[in-house]
Amino acid sequence: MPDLARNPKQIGNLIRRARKQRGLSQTQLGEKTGLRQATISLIETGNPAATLETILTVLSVLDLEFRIAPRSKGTAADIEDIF
Amino acid sequence: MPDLARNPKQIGNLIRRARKQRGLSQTQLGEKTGLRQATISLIETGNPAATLETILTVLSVLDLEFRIAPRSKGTAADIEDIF
DNA sequence: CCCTATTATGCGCCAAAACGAATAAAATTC
DNA sequence: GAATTTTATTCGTTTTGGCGCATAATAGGG
Repeated sequence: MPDLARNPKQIGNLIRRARKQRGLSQTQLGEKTGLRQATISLIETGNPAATLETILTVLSVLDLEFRIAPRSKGTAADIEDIF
Repeated sequence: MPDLARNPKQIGNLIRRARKQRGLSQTQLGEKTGLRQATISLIETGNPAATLETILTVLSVLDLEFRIAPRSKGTAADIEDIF
């Protein structure tokens, strides 16, 4: 079930959650993606100027992917996703 | 129905399609998003280093949004999406 | 508590995004 | 096929990502 990802913070939070679910540290995820631990940290804290490529790489390594869909109305479940 | 967006080219193509569906030129989309026409052009042609913020802005103006989902197996429908 | 693993920050560097402004190239329209 | 709209590309500038490297700051575990 796809999670809403409307802004960099939401994306960062989802990535962080997925990383932890997989039992990875930022350093380990960095190794798998070829990115610095510092870069992972920036992404997870919601850096809005992160590069598309970088985000896609991280998602890929976490076995996730983006989907593009018509903007949905804010459901209760969506609101949870803010933090 | 969410479209797969695994790489910058797919994202660019989806954005282009959505823009045209709404009868907008790159210039008009640029005005609505506060981005240059040249920037829209780059995005649509799949610039991998585009900024997260920029992409999210464009999606938002087109009434679209990202979702993050577990990577799906490549279905026939997904393959269509390559172009 | 202390020690250690983890995450957040800092500095200098290089490459490139996005900007304004302009123009070239391509596609539409008449 | 000329005129016009649309899209791609260029130049110079400012800003910032991600890099290596290093170090704070903050959990967590024993």
